Amino acid sequence: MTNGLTEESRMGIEERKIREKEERHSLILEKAKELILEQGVISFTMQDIAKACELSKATLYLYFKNKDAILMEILEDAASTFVDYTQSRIPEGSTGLQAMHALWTGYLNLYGESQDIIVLTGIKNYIDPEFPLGTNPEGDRFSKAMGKMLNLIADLLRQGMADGSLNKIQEPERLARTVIMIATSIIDTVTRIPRPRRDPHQISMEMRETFEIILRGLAAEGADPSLLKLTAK
Amino acid sequence: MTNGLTEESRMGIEERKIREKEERHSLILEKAKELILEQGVISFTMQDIAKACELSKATLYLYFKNKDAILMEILEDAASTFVDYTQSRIPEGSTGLQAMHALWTGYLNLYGESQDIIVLTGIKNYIDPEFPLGTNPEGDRFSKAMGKMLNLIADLLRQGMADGSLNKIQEPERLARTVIMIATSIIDTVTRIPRPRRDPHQISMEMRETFEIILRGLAAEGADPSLLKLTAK
Amino acid sequence: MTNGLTEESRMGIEERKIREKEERHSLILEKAKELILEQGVISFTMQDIAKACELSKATLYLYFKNKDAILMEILEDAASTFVDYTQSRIPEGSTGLQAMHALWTGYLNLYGESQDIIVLTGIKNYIDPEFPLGTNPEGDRFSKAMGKMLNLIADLLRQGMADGSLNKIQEPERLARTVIMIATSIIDTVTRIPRPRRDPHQISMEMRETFEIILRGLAAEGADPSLLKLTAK
Amino acid sequence: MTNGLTEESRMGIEERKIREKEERHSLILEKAKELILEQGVISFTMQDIAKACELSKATLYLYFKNKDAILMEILEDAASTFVDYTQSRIPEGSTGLQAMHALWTGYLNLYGESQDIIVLTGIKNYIDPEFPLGTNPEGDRFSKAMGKMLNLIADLLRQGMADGSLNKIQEPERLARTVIMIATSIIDTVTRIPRPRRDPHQISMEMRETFEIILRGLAAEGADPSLLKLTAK
DNA sequence: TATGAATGAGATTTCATTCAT
DNA sequence: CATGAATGAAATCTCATTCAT
Repeated sequence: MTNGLTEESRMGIEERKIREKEERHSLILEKAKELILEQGVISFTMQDIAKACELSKATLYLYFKNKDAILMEILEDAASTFVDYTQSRIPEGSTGLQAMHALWTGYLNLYGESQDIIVLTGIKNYIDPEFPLGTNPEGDRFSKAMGKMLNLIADLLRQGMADGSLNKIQEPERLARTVIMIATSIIDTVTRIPRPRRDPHQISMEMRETFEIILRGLAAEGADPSLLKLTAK
Repeated sequence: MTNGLTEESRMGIEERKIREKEERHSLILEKAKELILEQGVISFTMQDIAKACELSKATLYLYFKNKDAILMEILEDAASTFVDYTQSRIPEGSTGLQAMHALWTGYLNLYGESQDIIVLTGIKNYIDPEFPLGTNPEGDRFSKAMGKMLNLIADLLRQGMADGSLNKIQEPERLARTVIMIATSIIDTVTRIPRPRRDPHQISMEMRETFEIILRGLAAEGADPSLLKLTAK
Repeated sequence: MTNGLTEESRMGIEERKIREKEERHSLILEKAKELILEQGVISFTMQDIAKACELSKATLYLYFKNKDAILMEILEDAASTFVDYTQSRIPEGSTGLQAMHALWTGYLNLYGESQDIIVLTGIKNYIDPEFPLGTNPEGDRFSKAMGKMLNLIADLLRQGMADGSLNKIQEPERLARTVIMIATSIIDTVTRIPRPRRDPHQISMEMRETFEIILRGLAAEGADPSLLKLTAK
Repeated sequence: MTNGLTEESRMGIEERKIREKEERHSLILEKAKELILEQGVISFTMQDIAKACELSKATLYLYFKNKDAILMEILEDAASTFVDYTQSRIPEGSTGLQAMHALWTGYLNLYGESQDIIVLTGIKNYIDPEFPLGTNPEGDRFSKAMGKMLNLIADLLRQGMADGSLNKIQEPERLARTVIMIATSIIDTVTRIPRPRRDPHQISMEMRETFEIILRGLAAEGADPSLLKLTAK
């Protein structure tokens, strides 16, 4: 007890330290996300983020190995959010097409609630530009993050092909990659428009349209037309 | 005849000079394309290209006003090639869907012949990251290059909606933007894979799949199934 | 006291850091001035100054936004020094001519003490080549520095015209510009002589002569002859 | 007679060649002057002048050793023109002050006729920045050109000191340097204002004012007041 | 003679990252 | 734990001058 503190108060301090550490960690991620949303991933610098957090650049390196590590974690978060959000909104016993419909509806709603989701793609392209075609040799964590998304979609496709609501044009795994690629294309473009010029309404429409094309492109003949239309919330 | 050369040989020299100049010009574009294909647009520098051409950096500036001018010209070339190639392959009296089918077939063939076409999108994103959603204020030449593509597709869509072969889901102009965006998404991803790890066969398949989804997404009900399938040359 | 330092010693560190920062700042300005004095403003580069300070080029940008900011600060310092020095040496209740006499005497003394003053003009010409004839549209800070000088002289002239000690040949404001222009001409020339060949004695004489011509050129008829002669300290 | 031309026609050709060579030479100087007047001496490049002459940069090097040689020759011309013009306008049997008055009147008129004269100083400062204080070791030709000017003024001063019309404040040679320095200061400033923003009327006034200050600064007591006033043509 | 082409040498500026305190 | 300070490496672009033809 060199410092004259009781066991208990040391625990308290310990805890506070851990909590503060986590808070800083979150703060950095939060501000980074904001910045990326504002200026795009390319022109986002360590300097910017340090200033936004009121920390020094060097401090950032205490919490994250390097710039990529920050991006990676944002990506993981966003992907998780998306997957969780979506999965929870797919009704029990859905057909593949119904699930697919729910997926895109979820996406649109998520975007409506917070545009955070869109940083996802910008970052993905920055970190692992080859996804989903190539495989990033050192991208373990990356694959893990995006892998959940890939699996989710592949599962829906597999289900749909099994229950006849989706076209059997391809192996589900391969098709899932294509679908992700298409879906992210719009977001990719959106991410590159500086926030001030971004028009949420136009973007919503553009997204809906893109997703509808995907739906119709995947659905089997004679699908329920209402499942080929998307409407936000 | 002050220099002791015959008229004819002077002509020859003149011609050779012009030819050499054009060759250098092409050389630069060629090497630039290669570099972009190899390493992607972002990490492509004037230094790199100078070394690749065995020229000094300063010399590049004799042939092109600045870095953007090089990219712009590659973009223009690629876009023109694509539009010309495609347009010439659309049979007289096609329905919109048939034309659309020809369009994507053309794309696939073009890619089969030379992968150059794929640098197009990477560059597009670099030069005007907001296209086709936003509008580049100073992008005259850019708009000219991509505008041809936009018009081509909008025309096909308009035609298809008129003749009943395509779904009337949107105004043709807006839809054309969405279509370009989706179509370029695959190429965008491809551009980012370093050449050594690029698998042309896989890419071909991925492209075909994407384009088929678009076709099915746009086609009216009851379309000729053979028009919803793509096969490379 | 997490780091085992006493309050006092931490204060010391803090202070030292601030002091060191200021020292670097001054070092850069100092070396920049030396370089300008040695080689003139035109052929003075960030590279040179970095080497002289034994710092990297990048470090310079920590202390100054850009090259112009360095020059601007040197200019401001020199102008302020001059104005302050001079103003404090104008006796209470002087006539305009007496004040004018004090002004030039001040200038000569200042030059005797340190030749720094002479960089002033070289820089002025570099930053706002049109001063004092034109008006630099974006030269806010610049105008501030030189504006004090302009005002000082205009005031003296106005006073002298009012009390009859100076000739009423022009509006004071316009005349002040002319006077500054003439006065700086000598310094301008001096700045361009490489230090090794500069002869301070000759320069002093040349300056005195120039200023005497100005004095006689401005003084009203029948002025006290002793006020038309200048002698360095 | 290898080329089958008569002696006479060869002479003609020879002459024409010499004439053409001289014409090119003049053309270059002429265009260079124009450019300097337009953009100032600092931002005037070999490229600019080549384009203006419709010649290649390399050709310029056939007529002039390097950039400085061009400037040098322009300077010589301008100085000669000034000296000749002025000298011819000094009436026989003038006092030093009268001659001095004629000198500045000449200057003003010359400026009125053609603003060419003002390039003189800009160039002087560029080529031999130390003139008239130092002495450019390699500036033989330069000194020759400006030397005529220096002598002219020194002669006037000597004369004036002898006939009592000018103040004996200094040795004429030294004073001549000072006078030139002052006189050129205004031109120096003028040269730096880009032509479009140059106001000839304001400049004329500024010049007159400067020259009047010099006149009054040099004139002996009790001089004829009309000789202390300048009026353009 | 004339020139198109080439270039070396530099200039300014930015940014991710490291390190001593 | 936090940070101020420093920096290497790069990127884009300019210009006087040379050289082969």
